[in-house]
Amino acid sequence: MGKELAKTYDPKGIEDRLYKKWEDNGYFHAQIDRDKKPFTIVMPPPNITGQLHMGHALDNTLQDILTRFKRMQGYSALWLPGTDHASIATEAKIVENMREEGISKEDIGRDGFLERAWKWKEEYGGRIVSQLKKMGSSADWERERFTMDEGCSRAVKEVFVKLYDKGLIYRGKRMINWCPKCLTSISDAEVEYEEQAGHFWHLRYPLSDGSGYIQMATTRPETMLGDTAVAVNPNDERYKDMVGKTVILPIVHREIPIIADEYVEMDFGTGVVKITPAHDPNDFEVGLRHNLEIIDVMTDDAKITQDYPKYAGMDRYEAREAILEDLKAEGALVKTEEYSHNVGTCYRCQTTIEPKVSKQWFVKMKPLAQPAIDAVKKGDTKFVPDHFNKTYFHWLENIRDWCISRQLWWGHQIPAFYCDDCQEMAVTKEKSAVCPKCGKPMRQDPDTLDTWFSSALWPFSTLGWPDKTEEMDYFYPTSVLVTGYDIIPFWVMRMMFSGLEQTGTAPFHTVLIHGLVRDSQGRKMSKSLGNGIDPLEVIDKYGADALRLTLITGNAPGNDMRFYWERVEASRNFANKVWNASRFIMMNLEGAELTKPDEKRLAPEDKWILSAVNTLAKDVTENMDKFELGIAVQKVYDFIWDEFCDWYIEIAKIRIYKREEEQTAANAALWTLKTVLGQALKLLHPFMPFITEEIYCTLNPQEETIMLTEWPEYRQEWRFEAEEEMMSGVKELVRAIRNLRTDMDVPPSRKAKVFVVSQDEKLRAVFETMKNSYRNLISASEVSVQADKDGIGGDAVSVVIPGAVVYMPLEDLVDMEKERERLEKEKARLEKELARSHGMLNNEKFVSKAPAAKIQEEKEKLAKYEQMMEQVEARLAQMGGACTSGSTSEK
RNA sequence: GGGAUCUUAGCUCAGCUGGGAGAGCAUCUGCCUUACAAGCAGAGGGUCAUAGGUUCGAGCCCUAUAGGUCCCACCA
Repeated sequence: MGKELAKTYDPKGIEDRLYKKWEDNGYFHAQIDRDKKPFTIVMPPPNITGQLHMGHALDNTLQDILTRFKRMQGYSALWLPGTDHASIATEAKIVENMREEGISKEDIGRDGFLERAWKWKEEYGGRIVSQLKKMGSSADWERERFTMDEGCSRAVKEVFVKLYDKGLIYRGKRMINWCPKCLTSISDAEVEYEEQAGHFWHLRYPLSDGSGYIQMATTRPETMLGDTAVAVNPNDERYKDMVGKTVILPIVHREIPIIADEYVEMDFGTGVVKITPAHDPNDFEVGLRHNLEIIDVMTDDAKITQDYPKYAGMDRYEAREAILEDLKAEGALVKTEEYSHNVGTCYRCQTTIEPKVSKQWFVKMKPLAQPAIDAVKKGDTKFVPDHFNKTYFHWLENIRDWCISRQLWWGHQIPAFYCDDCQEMAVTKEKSAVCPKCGKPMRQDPDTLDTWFSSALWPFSTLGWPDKTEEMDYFYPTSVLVTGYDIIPFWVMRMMFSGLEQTGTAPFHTVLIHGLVRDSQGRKMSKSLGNGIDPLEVIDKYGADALRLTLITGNAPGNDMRFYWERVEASRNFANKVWNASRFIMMNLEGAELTKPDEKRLAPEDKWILSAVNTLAKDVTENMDKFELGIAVQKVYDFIWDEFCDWYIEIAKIRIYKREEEQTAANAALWTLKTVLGQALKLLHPFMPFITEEIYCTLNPQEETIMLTEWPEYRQEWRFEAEEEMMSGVKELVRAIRNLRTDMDVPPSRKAKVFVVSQDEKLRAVFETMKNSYRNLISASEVSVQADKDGIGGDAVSVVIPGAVVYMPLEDLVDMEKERERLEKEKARLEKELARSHGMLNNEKFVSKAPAAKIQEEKEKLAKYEQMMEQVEARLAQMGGACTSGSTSEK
């Protein structure tokens, strides 16, 4: 064995080197192989403007684990990566860069702008990818895609035209959410509501006929410039007579009607609402019903238009103050109240959204939503955990048409063309169009599509759709989609209906939902709070494996988690444990010529650990299949640390240290160590790919990589139930003696002879066979297994285990009073157990209704406790004699 | 207003189909035992939010209540 492992595990250097090896050797590349079953995950494409954050880290770790697991299981496992063009974010970034240079979008025009954008993409778009690689992501980078690459763009056009032809995409003047900073429309899903402190201004508008006033309240007085009505509830007795009259709008002095509409709540405020169809979605609806004029008083950047010279150019909040002043002057402002209400903001820049009536493109959602609902109801696609299907249903059942046009340049330009001459419109996949009516060249719609429009096609556009590719045929539909619950409405839902509509098949079998990674106080990590933890920093300090383990342990699907550095440390400690255990094994393997031992040569403990790792493989696989990755990795962790390191290695040392004298025995131990370690490493590999690779390849220099080895499966030949039982007896014995030593303050340095006394012949055989194995664990100079108490001095301390009593004579000790206390305590414990057991078995109903196996189990426990009780009592009686006779130790 | 989810050891969280409460960290006590002090061996610590119910049996199922978190809707 040429290479030696360092004393403590240091991920630095190892990780990058191994990643390069994997990538260079093409291990991540998934081939179409008809002899294998496909397993497909499409990576949620991170924004090209993005930096790796904990959300990505978690998301990608989950996907990598599943991919590596399935790859080892023999699937052709494709993890298809890519990036998203992120129209708003990227465009904002580039505009900002240009501003620093003193140029604007308009200065360089659309083509010039796009040129810059592509250049920016080439330069920085790969950053997030290299960061994902630091995590150990085994994605098939040879198939990496970009939402604006040629193929994806073709898919976008194809879908747009198809939906348009089916009447599922239309253009219309609707009320949309407008971001005055990004200067674009955004979809409903992209609006975030937040509670804001504001005011409630009570206004009164004078009736035209001079018969008085009508009073109402508003949170947005500046919109009054665009009021075209005042509304009351038709059933409101208070205002019945006023309906049909008109009022004079203050400041503007326009005459507007008082109308009746069900929308108005009688109980709220004065029961009167000013109606501004151009600046409020509800008012817009009212306006439609009553045929009201729509008066837009604001420019695209939310300033008052030139139509109101006094306020023209004022920002909406500035105008608010000015208008309030003027209302006050006219006596129209009655009072001002504090009021807090929900305000819609842009998810991108947090600017308050301005509802705006605008001509945009929409996707008609109702007909598309239904199949998406059905697919989940039928079980074609399953959410894990399944309660998220409720979120999904709720969104789809209440869905409104999707506004897909954006007033941006970076993105997929809408494939619609207009004839400026005859107003004809054409929707086509072609690059340009001539007017079908008058033959003149047409002008393409300047708007681009919502980024999510292309993301919605990701599961199939990345596989070559709309062409009938082999990839589509083999890898689609995909197996699992992994994403956070916050993305369900943006993405999951849209991929579902797009996949169903375009391919006729739901795009994935399972949607695995995870939660958010929060800070140690449970807050969302965010730039503004500055509480974000950079995964790259964690990797730098503790390694990618430690980070991955931290993100997976103790987390159930769909649940949020908190990030603690202490947890990363614990993960790092585990990595170190694995490292050192392996180091120990390899040190001892050095120069040893291992041969596979005959089963007869295996010690009981060898069989036990083989059986344990065998069971582990089964448990881990089962939990992986259920997406319980947290449980799966916990089992591997416990096995390696508790069973393998703390028990098996310790026991195996005895034979290893005597290798010179007993080569066959040592060989069995070493072979088992190596074999079990190999199995454990494989089971751990999906979770901690780097350290497992490094060790595995050092352990097996003839093997190229662990990642393409076979996933451990349960095998009958490693099922050793008898040895498992033997070991559980030995463990009880060892623990009992250790406890005894601690209780009696006997230091491990002090060796003593230990007598195991049992009337049970079988049990004696077990303790006899294994006595050399456990002798060291109890610091015994010698172990004598016998049927009676021959040769044990009167002043031995003792402990009762199921089926046996263990004595440890300590000549100069002994505080017999302390020994009595211990035994009394043990007696009390057993009494409680017996009471419980009797209680259950004496319960008529339990005996008659509980399953037979359960009853049997309880009976066996009772027998065990009764037997132990007998021993304790006997021992106490005997001690009583010893004590009164004063035969304790003499100095 | 509607919905989802949570409430388990000092802290952070597991606990899968109901059958004697677990982990990590923290605390305490021993140990530098030739892989590991990033370690080893032990210990303490929980009326599983509350109140009912179903059941032979409930942390787990049902109902109600309280508190927290999140999503949606939004009365201007």
